[in-house]
Amino acid sequence: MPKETVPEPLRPAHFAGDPVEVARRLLGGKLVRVTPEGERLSGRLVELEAYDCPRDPACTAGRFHAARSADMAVAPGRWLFWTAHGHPLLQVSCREEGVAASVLIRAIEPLEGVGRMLDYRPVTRERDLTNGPAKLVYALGLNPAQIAGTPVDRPDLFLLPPGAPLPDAEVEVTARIGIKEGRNLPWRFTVRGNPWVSPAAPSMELMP
DNA sequence: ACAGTGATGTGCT
DNA sequence: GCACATCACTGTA
Repeated sequence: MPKETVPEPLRPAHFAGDPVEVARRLLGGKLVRVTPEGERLSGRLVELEAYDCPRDPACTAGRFHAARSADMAVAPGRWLFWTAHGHPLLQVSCREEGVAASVLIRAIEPLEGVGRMLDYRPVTRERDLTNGPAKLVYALGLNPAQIAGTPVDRPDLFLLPPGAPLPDAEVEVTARIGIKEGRNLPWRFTVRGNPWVSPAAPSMELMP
């Protein structure tokens, strides 16, 4: 019997390229968080978006958010938190140092430690636990101040690639959510038909 | 100093 | 489906 291969946590170098391609490859993978008590919380990556500031009208960091742009322009493969409406959104920096680009984790399907997640973020309907970019940050109990800027292969917070690349048929490619500019860019990747993707999807279709 | 905007979440009708 | 809380940041003064 061949030993079952346990996927290795993704290293920072994995994120050195185009965030659109990185997001596509990452879909179907896993986000894992280990609490200080040693409990493992995890979820399947079912909704990701790419932000590529130099050529991206939706990326405000590239246009005027100088400070935030600098935050995002760190070396590849670092955890980042974009702030929107007062909420922290989890991202991974992409491309080389000096260029602001990232992958945004918008939703996960809870796998391990659901009870603990409900402690961190009580909800009436379990469906609402992690189906939004800030929701999953709260549900995993992440502390942005402690994590921002650190490499993605932390012992207590890391990413696993999908066992096998997700076939195109299972991937839905649409416009990104919650933006006005750049609606024509197909940079949002979701697992087709997965019930855990964010409900706040005004248009599932590309707007010209 | 102040009004407006946005990569959101929550609660209520 | 709709209003509102919320806050970093921008444009204007």
